Amino acid sequence: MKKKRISITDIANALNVTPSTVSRALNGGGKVSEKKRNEILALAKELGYRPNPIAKSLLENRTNTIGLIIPEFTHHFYSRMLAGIESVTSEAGYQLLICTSNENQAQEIKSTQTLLDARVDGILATISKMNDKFEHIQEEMDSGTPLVLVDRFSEEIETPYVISDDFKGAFSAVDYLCEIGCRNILHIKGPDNLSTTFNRFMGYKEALRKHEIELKEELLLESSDTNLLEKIRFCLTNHQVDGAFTYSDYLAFEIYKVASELNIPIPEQLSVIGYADEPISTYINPTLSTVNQQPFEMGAFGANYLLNKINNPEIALEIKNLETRLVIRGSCKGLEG
Amino acid sequence: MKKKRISITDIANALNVTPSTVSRALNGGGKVSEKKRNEILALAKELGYRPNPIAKSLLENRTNTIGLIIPEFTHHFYSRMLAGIESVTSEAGYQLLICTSNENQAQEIKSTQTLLDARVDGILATISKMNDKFEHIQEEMDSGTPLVLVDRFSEEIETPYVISDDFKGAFSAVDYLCEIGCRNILHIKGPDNLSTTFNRFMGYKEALRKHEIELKEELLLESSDTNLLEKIRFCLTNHQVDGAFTYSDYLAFEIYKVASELNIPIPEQLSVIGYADEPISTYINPTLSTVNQQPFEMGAFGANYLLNKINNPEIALEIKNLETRLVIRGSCKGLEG
DNA sequence: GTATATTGGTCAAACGTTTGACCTAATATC
DNA sequence: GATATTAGGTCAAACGTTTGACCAATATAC
Repeated sequence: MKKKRISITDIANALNVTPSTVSRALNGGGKVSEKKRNEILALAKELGYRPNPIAKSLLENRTNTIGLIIPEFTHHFYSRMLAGIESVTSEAGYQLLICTSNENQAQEIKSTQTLLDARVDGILATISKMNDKFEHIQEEMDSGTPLVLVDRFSEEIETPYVISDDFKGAFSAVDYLCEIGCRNILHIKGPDNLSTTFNRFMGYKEALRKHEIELKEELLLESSDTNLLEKIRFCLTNHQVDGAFTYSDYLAFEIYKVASELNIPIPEQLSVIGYADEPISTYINPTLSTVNQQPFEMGAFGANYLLNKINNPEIALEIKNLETRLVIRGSCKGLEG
Repeated sequence: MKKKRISITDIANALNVTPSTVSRALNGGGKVSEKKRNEILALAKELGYRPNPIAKSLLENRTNTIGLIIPEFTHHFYSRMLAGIESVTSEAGYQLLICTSNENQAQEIKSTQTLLDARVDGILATISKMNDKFEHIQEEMDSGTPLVLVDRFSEEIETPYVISDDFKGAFSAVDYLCEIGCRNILHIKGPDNLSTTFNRFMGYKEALRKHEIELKEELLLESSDTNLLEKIRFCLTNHQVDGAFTYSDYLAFEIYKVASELNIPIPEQLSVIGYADEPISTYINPTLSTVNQQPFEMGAFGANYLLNKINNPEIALEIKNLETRLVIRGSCKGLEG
């Protein structure tokens, strides 16, 4: 059984003063003599008094809690983001209430409700992949609870965002491939209807344009393609592919597989760049070049942003595009060609 | 600004009844006519009434919240465990309050205090690697808040545990290596003073004993060894090592590195088994055999255990040893070999 | 010596909810 | 027709804390 914790009233009774006096002694609101103050402080310490935040919450209509909804925990990207968030919130003295959507909108809706019910002071969320309903978000915003969305963007929701600059990230990768001499650069796109998929593709296109390389439809694949491996094989065999840029690191590994099968050496004949900088990238052989999205910083930035918004509701609606970092490893030829 | 949510009193005033009546109408405590009940329910729905759990918590001295302390988020093991925990708690209608210790005991102590202050109904924790103080845990237990420890065990703390059966897990791995004919099996131990390190080593020893293989000191390394790579190299060169069992998958990859350097083919000349089944194991070449600890199930089991303990404080103190699963992949010869 | 300010407190309301005790009017029992 | 029961409610306390309003006693100003 949870023991009854000692309360301000207990202390007050023990010393024959009123709870108000004890409260003021503890919080320094004046109106209490030095002598009484010391008595009270001493007894509070002796009894191990700890204020009850529940009571305070009820009174102040704030919980010092922020709610988090993420699609899942197991992707390295989200764990790192979570770590970034936690570092900021714990530093600021906020609690973190966590829900997951499992990329499932029904669960996302339920989580939103749960967090609103819990009276969190603000919500940090990454919307799930499958999204076609937005009423719950609208309800969230109507409630006056600050909302900051991270990682994924949706035209339908007008609220502050903290996202990674996918366009520039992809551009820097493909630009690098061009610089080292690649001319037939394969791209594997991500899932449909994600802003990230679109933006990375646009970055790819823009880099080709810059280097005056024609975009070839036959070098475009999609992660959802049935028989993706076979399509990669066809591509590598017939189109003199000398570079590849993929939506994710895992898709890059699919290219590794096919290349090894076809005895195409990486990076000598084929330079590969993935996306996300999964830790595995440094263990695979050859180590994978990739675009690091700095998820920790993203989470930290988002959390800071939200805390600001909580304490200053008039803060401007902003879409913050965070810089990425191109990480070149063994899967790419060097710059000298 | 967070909007004032509508309360039971608001409804009561609007309908000229007392809050008690509204409460009873909503919670079905009788004492309210069908007609009034319907009126109240209708208005509550129309106004979007949602009960305030803060007020309820204050009254009932329970928060429907459980606190979690984990060493870090980014290890796959902990993310999976977290996912398991979340699946159970959310299903049971409990909130999850998350803290991290960063493997740092000072922070662990602070987190414990934070969670107790928040009046969580129970705590689920993995103690940090560096632990020599236990007062905070004692204080936790004295508070009457149920505590369940997961993953790591300590002699000093008497409380329910949910841990993975490291002994059996290691035994099954080394037993397998013996079965396929390995006779000189290298073992790389984990960090000192972790129960897992000890138990996996004991499993290794027991398997050797079963197969009447002598334990050779020169085949034992430690993850903390300076110049570990060099020591592995020495071992592989001079001791006809034909099998390796490591405390973690990452240590197994170190063996991969050295083996590739020395042109020792895996699995033809050297069979390797790691521990933890990190996702990377299936991407590396050859794919890594490993011991899966079923972290999701572990988290789920721990959460269930804690919820039981919350609702029935008299539950027996138990140390639950969860089964592991040996996963054989490309890094081991087959059984016929 | 009167008016004013200061010190050190108390009182009560408020936050939103639940719940046991109480009340009243109608109905049932004999 | 007197009494007991019941249905349908109200009242007030309780959870722990904060805070504005109030009050008495003392100190200060002139």
